[in-house]
Amino acid sequence: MSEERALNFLEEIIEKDLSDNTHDGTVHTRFPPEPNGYLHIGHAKSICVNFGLAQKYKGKCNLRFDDTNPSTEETEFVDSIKADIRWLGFEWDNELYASDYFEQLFQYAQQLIQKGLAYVDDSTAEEMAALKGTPTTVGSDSPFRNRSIEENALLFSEMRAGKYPDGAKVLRAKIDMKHDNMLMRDPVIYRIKHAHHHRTGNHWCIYPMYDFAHGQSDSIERITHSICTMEFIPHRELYDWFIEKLEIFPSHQYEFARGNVNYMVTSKRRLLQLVKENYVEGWDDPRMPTISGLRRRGYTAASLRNFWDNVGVAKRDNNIDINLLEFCIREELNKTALRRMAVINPVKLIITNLPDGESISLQAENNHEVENAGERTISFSNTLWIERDDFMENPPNKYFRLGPGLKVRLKHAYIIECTDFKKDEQGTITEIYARYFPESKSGSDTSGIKVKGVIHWLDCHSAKKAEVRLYDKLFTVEDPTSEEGDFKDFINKDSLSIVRDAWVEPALLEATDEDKFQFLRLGYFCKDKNSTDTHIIFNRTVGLKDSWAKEVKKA
RNA sequence: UGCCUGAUGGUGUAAUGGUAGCACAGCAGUUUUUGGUACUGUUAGUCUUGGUUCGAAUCCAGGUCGGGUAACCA
Repeated sequence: MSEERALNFLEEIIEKDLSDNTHDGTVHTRFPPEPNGYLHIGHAKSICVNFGLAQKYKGKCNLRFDDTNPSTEETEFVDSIKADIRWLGFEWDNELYASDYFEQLFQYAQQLIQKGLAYVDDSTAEEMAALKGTPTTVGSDSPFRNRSIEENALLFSEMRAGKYPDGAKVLRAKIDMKHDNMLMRDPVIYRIKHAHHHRTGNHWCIYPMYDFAHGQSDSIERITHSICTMEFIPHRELYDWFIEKLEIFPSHQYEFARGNVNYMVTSKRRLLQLVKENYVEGWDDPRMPTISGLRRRGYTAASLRNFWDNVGVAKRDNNIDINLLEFCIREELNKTALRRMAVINPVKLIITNLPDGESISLQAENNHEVENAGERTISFSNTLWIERDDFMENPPNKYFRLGPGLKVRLKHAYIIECTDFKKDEQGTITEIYARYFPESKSGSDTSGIKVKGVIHWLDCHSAKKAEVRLYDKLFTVEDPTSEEGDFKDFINKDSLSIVRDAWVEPALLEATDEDKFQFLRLGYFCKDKNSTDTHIIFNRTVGLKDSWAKEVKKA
């Protein structure tokens, strides 16, 4: 059973470094979000990788906010990011901010200037773009490229002092305008932004660019393995260049493929659109791929961790089947969720051989998968709710539920036999009649009657009203962003269906926000945060596998 | 068009020159007081063309296809 799991390529790198004693046998990673949005399932992968690696190799993992752009970043996001990471089950060793290093970074820039490796450029963004060249044509030098060290030093300090307006000047690294790697063509490393920063306030009016902040921050924190996604590969050359020229701790960047899940979009821009244009009801809408959305939907932290563990870490593009995610949550909830009964599309069932007013108490297991999950008492009477789907006037051959003359077991209760039913003018079934077999009581059945079907039910006298929200995929196609046209054209109109008049067991009124339930035969559910004392709402996390539905579909 | 990357069943991921395996999905069956769960069986894969080698998914060369890359974003 102790099957050895193969190492992924990052683990191989780390184990080699460990055995070579590259960093005195230490591992130090970091998770570096920009606080300008909510975390989503893709970030969860990065979190699992970075914190997970630190955990596995008894190292450390920092949480570092990459807050070098004051115009987009907010404290609100800092808080939500921290909450999401903790909820996922990880704790950082240090909570840090790139903005903590602004003074140090400024000095690094001065050092570059002194070494003749950086210069102040007065060109406009357009002029700079024009001189940058294209991937196939080399760039050419800016007219400001050969300013003296003294002039550059003075200008840069004046930039800091606030002498110039936004956009008037930038500081650039002096590398090579003919470099194959566009990022090495004298990248901008500081820009002027007279903007309020969420942490440093108005102390600064110049801010470092990502490339001039990230690697150095890693270095300052002595990050041994700076792990990011594949699109940063071209940045590595610059990352290494700064570290080499500044002669600072040699952190190394390693890249893995970010995880894409089909039927989901995770770009910040698109997620923002969904929220802003009210396609969903907020960042934590249960249909959103955000951590907060998944949490509200009923996904557990463990299921998300298992999901990414299952997927693995590699470098090739991927498109993970959402079925795997659903498998992971079902697998967990099957073992942990309390079983309850609910009827979401009710029709009345009358037991004809039980007198009015008689109530029978029955015991029902909370979860037969678990040894000590206990039991609860439920009531049974002559007026019940059952699921409309569980009755057919003209059932096909392999239909194991109720129909005229058919027998079925009511879960935890008795076997019944359908004797009659009533329809209204529209042909809708209004009532179903059945007799029950008293000697077929669940757990002490002496009737000798064998039935193939078991259905769930609720006693009309004790059932409570509840709202139930059923979710489906947010999109109708696997990858809405690769389709012709706008991704919003592929939004699933039926991604949410609200059932306002569902019935649930009275025990469910005591549900807490953390409780997970399996509504028998319907799926896994959790209480929504918008529930009130008088109006309880349940979200369906995921349905049960339904081989009957498949059968029906085939026919 | 340059540079950087990558390519193993439908999907994800192993095999690190020596039997192509695991998980999800699919299909078939057994069990079952959830048409759930569990269990069993099963379909299906090395991008291509050469080369090296006793032996290649793995090494080499060419090609094909995918992704990234030209923000004072990260």
